[in-house]
Amino acid sequence: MPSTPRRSTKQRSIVLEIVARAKTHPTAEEVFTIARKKLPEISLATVYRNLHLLAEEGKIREVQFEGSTLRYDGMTMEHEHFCCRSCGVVEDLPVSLPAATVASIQSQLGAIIERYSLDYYGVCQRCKESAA
Amino acid sequence: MPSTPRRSTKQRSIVLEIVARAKTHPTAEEVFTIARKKLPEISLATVYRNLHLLAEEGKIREVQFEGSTLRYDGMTMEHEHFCCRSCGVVEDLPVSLPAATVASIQSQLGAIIERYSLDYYGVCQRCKESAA
DNA sequence: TTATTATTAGTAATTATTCCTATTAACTAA
DNA sequence: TTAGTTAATAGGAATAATTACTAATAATAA
Repeated sequence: MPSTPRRSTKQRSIVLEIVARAKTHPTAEEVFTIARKKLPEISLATVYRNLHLLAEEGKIREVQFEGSTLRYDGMTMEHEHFCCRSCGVVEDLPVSLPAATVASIQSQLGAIIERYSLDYYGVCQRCKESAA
Repeated sequence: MPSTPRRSTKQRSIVLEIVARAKTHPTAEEVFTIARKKLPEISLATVYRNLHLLAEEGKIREVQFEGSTLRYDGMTMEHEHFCCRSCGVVEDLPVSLPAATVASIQSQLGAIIERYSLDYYGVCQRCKESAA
């Protein structure tokens, strides 16, 4: 089955660029606000559509933290996250589970594990210190 | 700071019972539907309110899988999840990360890690076999 | 009992996201 | 280039999930 041909549009490349450059993990609404500065006529629906498409293509990642709406992450390599419940900051952790851990669960279940999401929650260093 | 006194109501105990007994990880809407069978006048807002309260008290857990709405889990001990992208089933995995893994990330960050959420995604045994 | 007020039912309002449609613009082949 | 095809867009309507509001109810304390 041939995949639908995909056109390259200003809107799509701006959405990708915003997420790729973002140090935070922006929501669709935040991407939209930034995008409007570069392309004032871009519509919210277009931002949503392109975020989904780009995620499907693996060029960005969707991340869902507890108590939050869907966010987007420009870091595509495997990694984990830490979320501070006090200030809300999200930090990328450039680590991943040992392959053996994943393989062990996979064989226990008899399933195929394609990916996983690991998020740590707590209080970041900055908030910890300012509370002391 | 004294916590608000909490009354015990039929509604609250039914919501807790439903989540605790559920083998699936029901959404608020699903809990509501089941609750109506036992208490036909219970309202959806009451279900939502009590799910939050019970989660806050640690009697149930909120879980959020990708592409899904918020769900509730009656298993309160530490555990992980596997979600099948084909049939949607969610399996509880009675395992947890080694304390050393968590401690290492905690010290790398200088943060306090209070909890984490680890969800595996893939294809369950049943779906894998029926596809073969 | 009676008084107090946490909790509720029912519904309105809000938030996040998706759907719809006429129009625009990216690509293709002549 | 230019014309034809159709993917993609803007803008707004519609939907889904959740929260807010309020008068009435019922759990607890005195």
